[in-house]
Amino acid sequence: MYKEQKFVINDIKSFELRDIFDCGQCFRWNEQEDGSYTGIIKNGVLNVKKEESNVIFSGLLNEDIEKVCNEYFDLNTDYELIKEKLSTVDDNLKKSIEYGEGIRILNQDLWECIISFIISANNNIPRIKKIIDRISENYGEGIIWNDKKYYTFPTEKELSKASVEDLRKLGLGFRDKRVYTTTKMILNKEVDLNEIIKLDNSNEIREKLLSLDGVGEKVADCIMLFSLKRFDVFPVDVWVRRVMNELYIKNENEEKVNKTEVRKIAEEKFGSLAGIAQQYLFYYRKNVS
DNA sequence: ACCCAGGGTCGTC
DNA sequence: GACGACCCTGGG
Repeated sequence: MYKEQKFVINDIKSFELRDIFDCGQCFRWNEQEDGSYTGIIKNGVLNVKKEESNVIFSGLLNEDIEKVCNEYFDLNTDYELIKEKLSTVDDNLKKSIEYGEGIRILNQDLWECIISFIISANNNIPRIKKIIDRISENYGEGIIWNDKKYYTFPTEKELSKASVEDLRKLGLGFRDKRVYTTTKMILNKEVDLNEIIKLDNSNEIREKLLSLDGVGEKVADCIMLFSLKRFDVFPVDVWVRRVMNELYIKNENEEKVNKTEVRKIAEEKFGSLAGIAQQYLFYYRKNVS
């Protein structure tokens, strides 16, 4: 089952812990006293530490750590090349990239990503993290590693044991029904996640995701970007709309800025890398300006 | 005490 | 296609 494992990469580029884990794409990674980050992923508990230009992965995992990390951290994608291409778009993006130069788009578990981003609706990141932790503590599986107890994110079967009222007690608010319904839809394969993963056509995937309760345009885009490697999709939330308006649209009334217009500009400027550009812009705008 | 906003979506008109 | 409602929490 779970095995204690370790994996080291020397001289890594485009890999900064804070940029990766605090840029808003994931909710289950926490910084430790020594500056490393520990997270719970589908395959177990993982700690990532950076020493100079070397990265040390260690953890208690149910699959080969090298395989897991290669996939989860998107290690086969050349981010140096991506940054080079995007930096030529304009100085705005170039500045954002310099700030978040160590960002990588994680390849997260589809099921967990769907539920996490349903919870993200009209919510803030600290609260989203707390809710997901409580869901895991109550319905996930406990794993002990280095004398600490961690909880995996529950499977659809495990989470289906929660009633709407149970979810409300965990602080989900009005999202309780959405999580409940979507869990049932996925469990009974009304929407089959294994089928979605195999699909080639992004529009077909989007259509299926949108049929889930609580999944609208923005959440569907996040799911496609953060767990299905669709780097061309451009999720537009309040922060992205804000930064895109400030940089390109310059409408006095930010709230009047049309999301369709934002997406169109993103597609024109950033093309097939729009999703990654979005992450640099989001991270920079939220933390700096 | 009160108001506002937060990685939006849904139902209704 | 626009509009308000929606749980909850932290910060002004």
